[in-house]
Amino acid sequence: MNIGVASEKSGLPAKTIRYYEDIGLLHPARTDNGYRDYSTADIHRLRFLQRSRSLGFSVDECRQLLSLYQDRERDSADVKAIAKAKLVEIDRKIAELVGLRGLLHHLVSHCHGDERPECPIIDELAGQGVAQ
Amino acid sequence: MNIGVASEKSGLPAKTIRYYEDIGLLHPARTDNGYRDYSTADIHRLRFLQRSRSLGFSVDECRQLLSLYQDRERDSADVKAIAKAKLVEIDRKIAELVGLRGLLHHLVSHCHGDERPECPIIDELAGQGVAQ
DNA sequence: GTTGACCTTCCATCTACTGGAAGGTCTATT
DNA sequence: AATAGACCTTCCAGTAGATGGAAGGTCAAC
Repeated sequence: MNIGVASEKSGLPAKTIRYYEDIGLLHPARTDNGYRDYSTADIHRLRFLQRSRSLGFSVDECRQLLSLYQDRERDSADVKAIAKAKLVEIDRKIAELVGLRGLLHHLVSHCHGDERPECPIIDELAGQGVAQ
Repeated sequence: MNIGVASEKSGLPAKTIRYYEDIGLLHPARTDNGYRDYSTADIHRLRFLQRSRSLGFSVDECRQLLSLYQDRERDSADVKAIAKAKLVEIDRKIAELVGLRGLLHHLVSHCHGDERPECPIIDELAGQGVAQ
């Protein structure tokens, strides 16, 4: 399978697939003309990467998950540990964004948004604000 | 004021302050020995940058906000527009993370997390899962 | 035989810094 | 006066995770 087909089947751009090969996440065969030749197993790996990346795992975490995926002797505990750590991280990010959202919303709702220069958003950013 | 003092007063690392100068966000004076010399106005700008960055604005948005901050003729509507766009972006990010969190939580809670290889997390990543 | 789609490598670019090397300057102490 | 240590300077490289583009090779169809 050429890279174009692999791209279509995995949902990853060809550029990204080459990049993943560069950083050692897969090693497709080559045909005589030098083109990359993807096996069905390669496609599985690519789809696995696409899914785990879109779930928010870093490329390095994907590397670990991929090796667990390919390890028939794996302990599910190892996978669970990575996923739980990611969950904690996501929770932290959500909390941070919700905090930001609250402050920003407060500022936006107190700004007239007209042609006058007075602006509580600028005041806050300048350290003259009321919020927080 | 030397960069060390500016760093302390603004809450930004010296490295970051030099970087902000590199990308044209401020232009401190220099003393005879070549050291950067920060005025009180520079410190205000740095604090403004520190606050707006920590509120989630990109450096480019900070550049816009900073020029509005320094523009006594500004329309508060311009500031509000930037802040509202950021609010929409933050809402989108939160929604995405909450979705991720739900799926990941579901997977984690269905994984035994023991020494057996069976793992619904891996199954999902491989496209064999039940979730979604 | 030539067009156009596809493939190759390599190099540059993006965001927002951060780390480190090599070297100049300032202040205090001996 | 010498020296130690803290501070400052510039410059270059690296981080994550791709993405864009140039220059050129290959393949299938007409």
